[in-house]
Amino acid sequence: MQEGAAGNAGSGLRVAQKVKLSTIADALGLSTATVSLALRDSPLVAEVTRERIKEEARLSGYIYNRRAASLRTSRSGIVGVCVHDVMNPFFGEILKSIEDELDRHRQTFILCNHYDDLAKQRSFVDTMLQLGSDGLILSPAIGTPPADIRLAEDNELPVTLIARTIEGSGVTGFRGDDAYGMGLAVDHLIARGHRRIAMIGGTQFTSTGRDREAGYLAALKRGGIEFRPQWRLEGPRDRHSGFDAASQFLAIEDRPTAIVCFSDLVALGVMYGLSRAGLRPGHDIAVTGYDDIDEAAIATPSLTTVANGQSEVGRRAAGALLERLRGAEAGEETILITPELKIRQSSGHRDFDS
Amino acid sequence: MQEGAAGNAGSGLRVAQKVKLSTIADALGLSTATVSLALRDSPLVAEVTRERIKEEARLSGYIYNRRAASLRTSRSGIVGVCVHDVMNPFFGEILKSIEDELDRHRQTFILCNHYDDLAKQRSFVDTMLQLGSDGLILSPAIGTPPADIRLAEDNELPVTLIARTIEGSGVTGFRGDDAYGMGLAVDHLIARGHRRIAMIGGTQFTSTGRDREAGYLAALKRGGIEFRPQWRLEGPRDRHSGFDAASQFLAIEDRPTAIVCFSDLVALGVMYGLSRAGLRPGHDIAVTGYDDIDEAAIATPSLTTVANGQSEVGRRAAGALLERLRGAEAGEETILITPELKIRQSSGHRDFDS
DNA sequence: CTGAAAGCGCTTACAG
DNA sequence: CTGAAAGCGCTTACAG
Repeated sequence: MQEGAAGNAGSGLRVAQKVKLSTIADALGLSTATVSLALRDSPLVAEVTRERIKEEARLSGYIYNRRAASLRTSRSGIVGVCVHDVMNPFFGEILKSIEDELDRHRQTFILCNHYDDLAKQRSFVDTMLQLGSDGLILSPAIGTPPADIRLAEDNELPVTLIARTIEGSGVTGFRGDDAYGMGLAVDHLIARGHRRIAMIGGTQFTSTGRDREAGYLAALKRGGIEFRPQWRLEGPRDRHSGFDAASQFLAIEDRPTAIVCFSDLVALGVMYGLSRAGLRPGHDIAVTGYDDIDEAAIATPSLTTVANGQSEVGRRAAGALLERLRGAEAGEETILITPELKIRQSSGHRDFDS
Repeated sequence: MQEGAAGNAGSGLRVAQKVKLSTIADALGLSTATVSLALRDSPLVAEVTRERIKEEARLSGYIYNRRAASLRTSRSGIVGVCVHDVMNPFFGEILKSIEDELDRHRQTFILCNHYDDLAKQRSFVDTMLQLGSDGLILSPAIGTPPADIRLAEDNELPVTLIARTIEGSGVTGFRGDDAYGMGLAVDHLIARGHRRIAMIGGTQFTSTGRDREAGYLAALKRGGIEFRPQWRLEGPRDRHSGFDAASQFLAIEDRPTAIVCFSDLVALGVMYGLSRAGLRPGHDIAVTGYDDIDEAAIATPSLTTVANGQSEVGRRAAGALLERLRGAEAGEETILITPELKIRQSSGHRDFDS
């Protein structure tokens, strides 16, 4: 009969008969308008009234219904964040700074891994759309077409890209200057006397992978070194596959004396693999990483790497999105954060013979 | 004037004038009731009509408004998951299996780190309540009072606990049998001939910390070894603090020959620290971890550890919550998953002298 | 098989 | 400073 009539079970009730604005209003002999205003600290409501209302809300265990509010205002207070994998410390560190920034602006943030699965990413974007999310921070899955970004934008879901960017997406993106950064690592190894330098990890399918490889190739050329295809072991992007790649590396004929890795995770895996084979990274073979995750400094040997500005990427991406929520126009540029070389033990403490 | 009148801008419009059920209904000369039913595949709607409706929805770029639906049905399709830190692979692995399980049931899951900050956890629970979330999977922050759990439960937000449990919370929890598991590791070291065994990491403030310590102490006693307070280095719970603890360990007088660590992360950090000091873990000193995270098998030396059933914890916790969403009663028990010892290199390949 | 109407719990002009 | 009323976009009995 009265299916929805959860109803006002009386005035000062401390029980859970679903307290809503009207419950409080009734109890106090006020209107829901006044209660609504008071709870949001509107100066329109007299101080005394406001306090009475807040007190009653507290006592009655009132819970604000954000769905209802959001349906009315079309603001949800939600920002979606979707990356390849939050377990990867590289993303973890970016997320931490996004979280800080969003927290400060009282936005709820919803996290999602797409594992480079386009369908999973789409379903997340869809969910954000359906929830009326206020914005989306995305590190796009491999193969994301610009249309996927525009779908969101066209439906009033502002998007900011991080770590990876997409040609023609028409939205702002923040990432490190990967080509430059990888150049730094390779230059460093060349300066230490290496002439045969391998690169392990990364794929052609992300901007990150392409740019880091380009930086590697450019630096070799700069150093007057002719690249040999067998030096390039594509693929690995995590610790495990880095570990596996170590044995492939060891089988390369006229074996390189140094390895630049796609990421710290890959480098750490490679170092585990080399040690397993009885080689001492930083001694028998120079190894560099990329990202400067927390672990790089305590790894043994400590890892020479390229600091990639994760927290700056996160902070600025969140900042840019918040700007847009305040009505700013979408920028279309990709903003490159300048990376920095961190020299530690894994690249060797002395010159190598090559 | 007509602030909310986004309105039906005409029939077959492909433009973004906010398409809603009524837009589709108008375009097709049907009622919103029929459209709503059709879009959710109700057999009440004739096949042909259903197809026409779906086609129109697709063409017009209709986006389902979940807030509106959820306001009406008081089902949101959202499950919140809150843990100490998703970057910790231990939680990461649990989350992955929760994610799989929830995905299969088309529940959106919202992730949150509380970093053991009670206020942050509360604000997350609040958000879930306000969003009308369907359920909550929680690894409670240190010091969580049972009342915080009951607040959620009293407001129809079913809670399932993972990894850590809380006395008197009255809800189901899933975690490994920590005391038993730690006993396994210590027994193993004793069997290898160790008589002085330190324990690094963990705190009294979590059930996990207490139980693992209890397991350690019980196993020493079982082995006829008298515990010495200087063997117990409390505190470390991540890689970095494990690394730092290594030097404290080295300063212990009459130094132990073996270390059981609170977690793999701590053990991995300890091993980095020992190596840094020129000691070879698994050779000069035996080390064990706890959790059997992915990295344990590829670490060098590979890490002897206790498999803690992360994916089983995640899967069963999600399963139990889904059961409750289907109307099952809340259980009150804590379910212990039986852990398993994984013997690898770090505990030594031969007997030690003690 | 389809439609008219009420209602989920808020917020927002508008009046007073 | 406070209240009455409309409306956000759905879904759900109920009628036909």
